[in-house]
Amino acid sequence: MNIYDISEKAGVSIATVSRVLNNSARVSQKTREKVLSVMAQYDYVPNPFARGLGLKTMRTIGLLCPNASDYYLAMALSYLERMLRKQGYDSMLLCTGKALSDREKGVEWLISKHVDGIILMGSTFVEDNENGNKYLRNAATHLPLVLLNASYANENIYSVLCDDFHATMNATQFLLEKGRRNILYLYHNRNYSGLKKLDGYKAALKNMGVPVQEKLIQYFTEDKMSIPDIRDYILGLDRKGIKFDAVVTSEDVMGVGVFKYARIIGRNVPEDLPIIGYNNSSYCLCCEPELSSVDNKLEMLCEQSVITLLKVLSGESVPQKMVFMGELVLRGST
Amino acid sequence: MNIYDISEKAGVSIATVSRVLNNSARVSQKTREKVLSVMAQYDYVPNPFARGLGLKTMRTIGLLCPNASDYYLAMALSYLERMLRKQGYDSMLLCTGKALSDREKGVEWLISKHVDGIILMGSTFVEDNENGNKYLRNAATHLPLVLLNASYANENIYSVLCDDFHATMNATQFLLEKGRRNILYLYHNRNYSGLKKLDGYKAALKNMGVPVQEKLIQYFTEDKMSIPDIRDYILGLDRKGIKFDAVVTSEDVMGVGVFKYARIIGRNVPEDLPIIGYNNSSYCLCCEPELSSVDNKLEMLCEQSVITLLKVLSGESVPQKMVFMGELVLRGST
DNA sequence: TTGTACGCGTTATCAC
DNA sequence: GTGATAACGCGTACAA
Repeated sequence: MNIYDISEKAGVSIATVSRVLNNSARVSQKTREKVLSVMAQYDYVPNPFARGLGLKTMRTIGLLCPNASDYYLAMALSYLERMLRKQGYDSMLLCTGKALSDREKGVEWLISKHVDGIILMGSTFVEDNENGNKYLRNAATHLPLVLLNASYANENIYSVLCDDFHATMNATQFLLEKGRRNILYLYHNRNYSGLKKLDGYKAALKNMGVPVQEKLIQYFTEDKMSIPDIRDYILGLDRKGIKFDAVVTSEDVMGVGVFKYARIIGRNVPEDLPIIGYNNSSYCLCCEPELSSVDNKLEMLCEQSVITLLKVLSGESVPQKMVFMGELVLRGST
Repeated sequence: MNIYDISEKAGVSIATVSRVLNNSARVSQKTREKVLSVMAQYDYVPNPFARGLGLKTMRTIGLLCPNASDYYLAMALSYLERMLRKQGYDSMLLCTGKALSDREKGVEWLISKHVDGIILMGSTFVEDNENGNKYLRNAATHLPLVLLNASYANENIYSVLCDDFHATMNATQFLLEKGRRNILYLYHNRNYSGLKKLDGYKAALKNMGVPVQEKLIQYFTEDKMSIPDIRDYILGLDRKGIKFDAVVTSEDVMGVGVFKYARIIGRNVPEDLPIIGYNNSSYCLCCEPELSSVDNKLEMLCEQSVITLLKVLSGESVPQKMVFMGELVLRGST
C-alpha cells in the first residue's frame, strides 16, 4: 500500500493524500474524511524511507553511550529514549567504548546515518586536550550535539550538566566538618567531569586550611571497575601504609569497594571510616549501612538534554550551557 | 555530494560508482581506484534514506526493552547493540513499559519504521493467555521476531532462552540438600519465565518429598522493585508469623532486600538464612557476604539472538528455539 | 567492463 | 481545493 494506491481508492490525487497525511494546507472536510477512511481501511502507513528521502530527516536522534551496562548510563538511556519518543523521535543507540578512536567512529557513523542530532552521554566524550576534541567540533558542523554531563564550548554544541565541582566540594567539606583530616579521594576518570570533581575535593581542603596530600588522591586506572578489584586496590594502599580516615569516591560502585575493604580490615563504617559515593544509584541501597552519595539529578539532566536538542532542531535559541546543582544525600555511611 | 557528483568527478557513470560502493560486480582495478580516490577526496557517504528506499531496508534492528534501567536488561542492551553493529546493523531502541498496550504500540511502531527484525528483551513480552499474544503473531507476519529469554512457538518467531525451570530447581535443591525445609520463594513476574522458575522451585520440593507450602510462595506485586520495599515486604511476612529457613528469589535485587531484612531481624546469612538470587548481576558482589545466584548466560543468549535473527534475515534456516543451561554460582550467602 | 533509464514513495511547487 | 509533475539519491535490469 503506497500513496498511489490510496489516492486511487479515494478517487483523488496523491497530492491530496499527502496533504491529508501532513494535515497541512486546506483540504475540504469531505475529501479529508474520504481519504482518512480509505487509509484506515487499508492500514496505510507512509513509508519512512521515502519520507526521509524527501525531508532529509527520519526524526531520529543518536544516543552515544560509552557503556550501556553502566548503571548510571542505563538509567539515562531509559529516560532519554522515553522523552524522545514522546516527542515523536526515534533513538538510534550506539555503544562506543571509551577509546577515543571508537568514539570518533561512533560519531561519524551516526553522522553518516543522517540522524538529526546526537546526545553524547557522560563526560567520557570530552578530552582534556583540544586536539582530542577535534571530532566534536567537526561533528558540530554537521548536526547539533548535546553533551549530557560534560561541557565543551563550541558553536552547535550544547552542554547540560551537574556542577560536579561544588557537589564534590560539599561532600568533602561535610567530612572535614566531622573532623576528618585524611580524606582519601578515589576516582576513575580524568575526563572533564572527573577533573572537576577532583578540583572540588581539593577546594574543600583548601577552604578549611587542610593541606592536600597527593598520596590520598588515588586514580583507579583499570578500565573496567569491578568491586573486588577496587577492594584489592584499597587493601594495597593500606598495605603501603597510606592512612586515611574517610573516603570520597567519584562513583558509587567504588564506594561499595571501600565497604568491602573496610570489612576485611575490620574498620567500621561510618565510625572508623565514613564513605561518600557519587550518582546516588541503587548501589547505595545495597550496602550496609547504606551509602551516602551525591544525587546529580540525572532525570532532570536528561529532560533538559532532550528539550534543548529539539529546540535547536526547530530553530529556537537555547542556552549553550545549563548547570544544575548536585545534592548530598546522607545515609548510614556517614 | 551524491552519487552523480562522484560519477562526474571520476568520469564514470553512477552505475559504476554504485558497483564500487557495493563492491559487487567486476569493475576494472583502475576504474575502482579512480572512483575510490574521488570518494575519499570528497568524504562521500551514500545517503542512507535513498538506499533504504531502494533496498527496502536500512539494516536496522528494533530492540524492544521493557525498562533499560533494569540492570539485567541494560547489560543485554549493551551486548546486543555491540554485536549488531559489528554485523553492520543499527539498533533502534524502544523502551516500552510492562503494560500490554504499550508493548503492542511499541511493536507496531517498530513495524511502521520498517526495521528488519525485532529482538524482544525479557520474558515480559509473552503473556500466559493466547489472546494477549495476538500482537506477536500479527507482528511475525511482517518481520522476524526473536524472544530473548522467553518462548513462544509460532512461525517467524524465534526463542533464545535459559532453562529457568531447571536452574531454579537446582538452586532450590541445593538448599534442600543442606537440610532446609521451609524455603521461601520470592518472585516478581508471572510471565513465562517467572512461572517456569516457580515450577522449578516446586519440582525440587516434590523431588525431595517436601510438601509445598503456599504461604512460602510469595508474589511481590509492586511494579517497581526497590530494595527497601522488598525488605519491608519480608518483614511483613515475618510479622505475620510465616517461618522460613532459606530464601530463593527470582531476581538478585530481591535477594538484596532479603539481606536487609535479615540484618534488621538479626538473622545471620548464611547460617540462619541462606539466600540464592537469580541473574548473577553485580548486585551479588555488593552484599556481605556475597550473594549466590544463578548465572543465566546472558552474553551467550544475546549472541545467539543476534546470530539467529541475522541468519533468518539472510534466508538461512535456524532452530525455532534454543535453550541454554543456567549455572548455580555459589558465594558466601549459602 | 561500462552506461542508460527507470523505479522506489514521499513532499513540494507549481498551475488550474 | 485540487491535480500534475519534478525533485530526492540510490540500486539495478538491460543495453551496449
